[in-house]
Amino acid sequence: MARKPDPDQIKLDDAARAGWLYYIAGNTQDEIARKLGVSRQTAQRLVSLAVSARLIKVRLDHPIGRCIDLARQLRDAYGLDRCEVVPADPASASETLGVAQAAAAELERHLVSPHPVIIGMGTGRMLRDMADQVSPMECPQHKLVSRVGHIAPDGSASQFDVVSRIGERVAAPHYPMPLPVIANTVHEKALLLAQPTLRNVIDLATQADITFVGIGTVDDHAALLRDGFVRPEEVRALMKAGGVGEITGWAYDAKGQLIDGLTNDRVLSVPLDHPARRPVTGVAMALGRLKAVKGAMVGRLINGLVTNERMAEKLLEK
Amino acid sequence: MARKPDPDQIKLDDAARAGWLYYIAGNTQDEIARKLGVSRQTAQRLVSLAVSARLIKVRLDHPIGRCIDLARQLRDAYGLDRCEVVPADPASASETLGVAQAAAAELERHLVSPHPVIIGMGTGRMLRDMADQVSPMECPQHKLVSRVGHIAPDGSASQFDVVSRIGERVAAPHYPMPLPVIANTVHEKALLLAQPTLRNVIDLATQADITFVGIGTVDDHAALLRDGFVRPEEVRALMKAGGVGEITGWAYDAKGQLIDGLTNDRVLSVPLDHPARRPVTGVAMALGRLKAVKGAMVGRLINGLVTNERMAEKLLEK
DNA sequence: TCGTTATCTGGGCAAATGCCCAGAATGTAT
DNA sequence: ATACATTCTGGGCATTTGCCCAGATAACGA
Repeated sequence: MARKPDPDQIKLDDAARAGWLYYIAGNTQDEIARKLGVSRQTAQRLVSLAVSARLIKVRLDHPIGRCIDLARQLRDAYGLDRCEVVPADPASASETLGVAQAAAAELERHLVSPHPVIIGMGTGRMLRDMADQVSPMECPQHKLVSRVGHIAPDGSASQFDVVSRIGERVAAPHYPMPLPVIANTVHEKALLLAQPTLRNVIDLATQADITFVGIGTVDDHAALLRDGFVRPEEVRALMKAGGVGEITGWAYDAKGQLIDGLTNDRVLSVPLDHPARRPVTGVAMALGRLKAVKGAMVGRLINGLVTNERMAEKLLEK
Repeated sequence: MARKPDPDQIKLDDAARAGWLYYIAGNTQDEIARKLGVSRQTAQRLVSLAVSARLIKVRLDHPIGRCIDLARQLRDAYGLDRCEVVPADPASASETLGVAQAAAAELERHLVSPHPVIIGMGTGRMLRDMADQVSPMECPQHKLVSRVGHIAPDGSASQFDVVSRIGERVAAPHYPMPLPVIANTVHEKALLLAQPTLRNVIDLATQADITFVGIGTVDDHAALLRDGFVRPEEVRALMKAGGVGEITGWAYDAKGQLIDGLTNDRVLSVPLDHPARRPVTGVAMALGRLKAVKGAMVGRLINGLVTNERMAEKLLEK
């Protein structure tokens, strides 16, 4: 029962204490330094550590009229079941700011339920940032399951194993998919999917009570391209076939119809339900994804959306 | 459907937006001023309004080792079912700082449940500050019921109508108790309690799934004295009879046994269950309440406690 | 034991913040 | 229309913060 005085733990403890004194008790960093018996510089580092280690959570607890309004309009215009719009920072270059937090809050609403829930997950930068915003908690009653592989083309585990990130944070059983996103050949796809251990993961994913997915583009900046899952000529072929977006690797056109053939023949992710009959929430805010998001909603590949004001306005134009 | 542009609402909207840009997007106040098209001073006022209007919620999401430890020790030492300890700011004069927030968070954990819950409430400054920390939400499924009256001796509604404060904030049905805390005579008590409409409130209170109460002292600084419910000589009589604390007006001694007679004959609050068989959480941090808190735990008038480090240490001494 | 590395201290400084003021602009009551 | 109150502006200033530095100190590995 004797506990090791883990130096990292102690430091985080101090950071938490400093953060508490700063943000809750309203102390100045000078006062904190005195109370904790350290220099002001150390105190300032502790406070900023508390923020960067996400010990301190700041959230906005007020419905901004314009955002509520845009969300309602989006729901009506696209027949969404769920929609949340957060403010936009016109100057920020971030592609996830605010939306990742809102999606995390939405996820937490499910996690706090005592009733067991199966939560499906896509991948990508947005969902990874969302994962980092989820509060640590204890929810062994839920299951987190990935719809998509997280193995990079070189065989390494990619940094986008969202399900494991969240699963470890909230102490929930999680089912990652140890595959690449797209197989090299149709034959390889058949081989990989024949693994018996995958059966359970795929079954769980199709039974998910709620699923969160990122929404990718099909263009020169496609995440699939950047991460090396497809070659530039494959992206061009997809674009020629009308592709405007992808969800967990599945490419679709402006009407939200899946592209026939091409890379879709080799995608290893759990097939998309179209139209989605269970709740599937898309999370996206970068303007470059406009057509991709629109297509996903029109084809009802998603029936929920978390985005920001700017994207919401664009989605409602004309 | 045309909405009035309520100026207050617009201002809060702007405050929320400014708060978002400041705390979430990390803008400086200069940038916010430019983006919102106002002066920097106005921006700074909006940001501080967002804080003071509690639009911005900051919470610490990290278990500080020492606090966890103290909570565990308190649970063991006093046989508590629930205990939470928050950090203390040695310099702060506030009598609710931190503990009110923690109690609000605890309350919110019950409020987010989709399953209907009956929540009992005491009164006092601590619970009022706790009420102000509760996030606005929609929970019509729950019921909030007061165990104690909120009518001041002069007949005015006191500022401590905690149940209505929370009930309006979270859109839940609430049942305040339109009585003083203590009647002037035994006869008046019988008359007041005969009101048929009180029956339902009292029944609900005794059925509460969870109850939050403040813990008052019986001394020269007693809240009951300050608020004019008892006279100084009555307090002295209670002290002579061994009184160390009071919960919803019921005075008890160091062993947690209710005082016989005296003001307890005229208290209008719902009688305390002793030992408490349903969850009753006491909320207190001021060191002057040490004996009162100890008595409440020893006599098991409460079986849960929210307090801070300093009080926790005192409670564990010898 | 002696370097090497990481961390803390204390000084210092530019930027950001909180808050004061007087005056302008706006809305309100007479 | 005039006086009054409220709010915003823009200037200004003391405090606080974020971050740089060089030197001191502690921790670690050879």
